[in-house]
Amino acid sequence: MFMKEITEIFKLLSDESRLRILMLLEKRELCVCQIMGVLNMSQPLVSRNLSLLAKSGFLAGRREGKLMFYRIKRNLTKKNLLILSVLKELLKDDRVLLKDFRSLKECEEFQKKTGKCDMETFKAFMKQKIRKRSGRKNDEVM
Amino acid sequence: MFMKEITEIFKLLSDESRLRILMLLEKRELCVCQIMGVLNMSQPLVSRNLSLLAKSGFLAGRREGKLMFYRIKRNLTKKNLLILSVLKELLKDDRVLLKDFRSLKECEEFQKKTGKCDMETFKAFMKQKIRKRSGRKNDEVM
DNA sequence: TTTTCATATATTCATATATAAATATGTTTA
DNA sequence: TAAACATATTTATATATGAATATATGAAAA
Repeated sequence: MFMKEITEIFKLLSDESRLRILMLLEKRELCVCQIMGVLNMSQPLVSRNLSLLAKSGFLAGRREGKLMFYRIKRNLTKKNLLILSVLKELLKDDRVLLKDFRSLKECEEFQKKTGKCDMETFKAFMKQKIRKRSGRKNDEVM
Repeated sequence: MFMKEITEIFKLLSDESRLRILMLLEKRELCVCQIMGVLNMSQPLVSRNLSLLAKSGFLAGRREGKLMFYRIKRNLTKKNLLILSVLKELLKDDRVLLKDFRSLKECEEFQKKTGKCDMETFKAFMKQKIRKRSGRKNDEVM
């Protein structure tokens, strides 16, 4: 059942939410609530897609207290490694991802300031981001 | 809409029928009825998937009388070229494909004998193949 | 030639199945 | 207990496929 594996990997990767999560974790290890915050997705959606990506061998998770951290698995299979490298190449200039990466940076700065990593922190981060954006929007209008 | 393209290509390729058709056409140009015969798929299924693969820029078709011949497009986009090469790498030892390639060879020989390329030819070819197989099966049983 | 017919392929339609995502609920840890 | 996360359920939508039908082409008949 070789081909089935491949079609299932493609099916897994044919979803924007999962691609964004995967590419975000290419940058660094993150906990669920950070991913939620940066990508602005619901918790069950993030959780479910993380578990699908993990089940297919792309991600590894570890618990640290109440937080679950996920990262790209270190010992990827040859197949998954190949696919992941192609994915990076295909998406290297993608606008959605560039925005996500910017959000991640902003989020890191925000975390440094607050020194925290929890859901409240990320909700606050999201609110601030939205405020900033509507601010910028107003600038453009003026 | 960059990422959307990628997810749509992955969705396209997350189907066994389409992968088999694509990999078969990697070998050589074929008409619809040849693909039907070699892969033992229904005509609407082959036709539909050919049109999807063509719409996504992987295939080109040309008419020759009543027959429609399809092949891998010559000037593939960089993306599609990359994806296709990875696909070949991922599937190079796949059993289903090896069987399909054997069928294609058998089919070519059969065509040389009959000198024809039409549905009847391929139905006859399929019947012969099935007869051969059940013959072999009997041998194993004995 | 025009008409009719057969063949090859494409498309439409119906149906069964699969999927994404929201909501609700469960589980784990401090 | 509350917080962080996981899972189950539900609902809406998408998809694969076969059967029926439509279209295109060439050949044969009129």
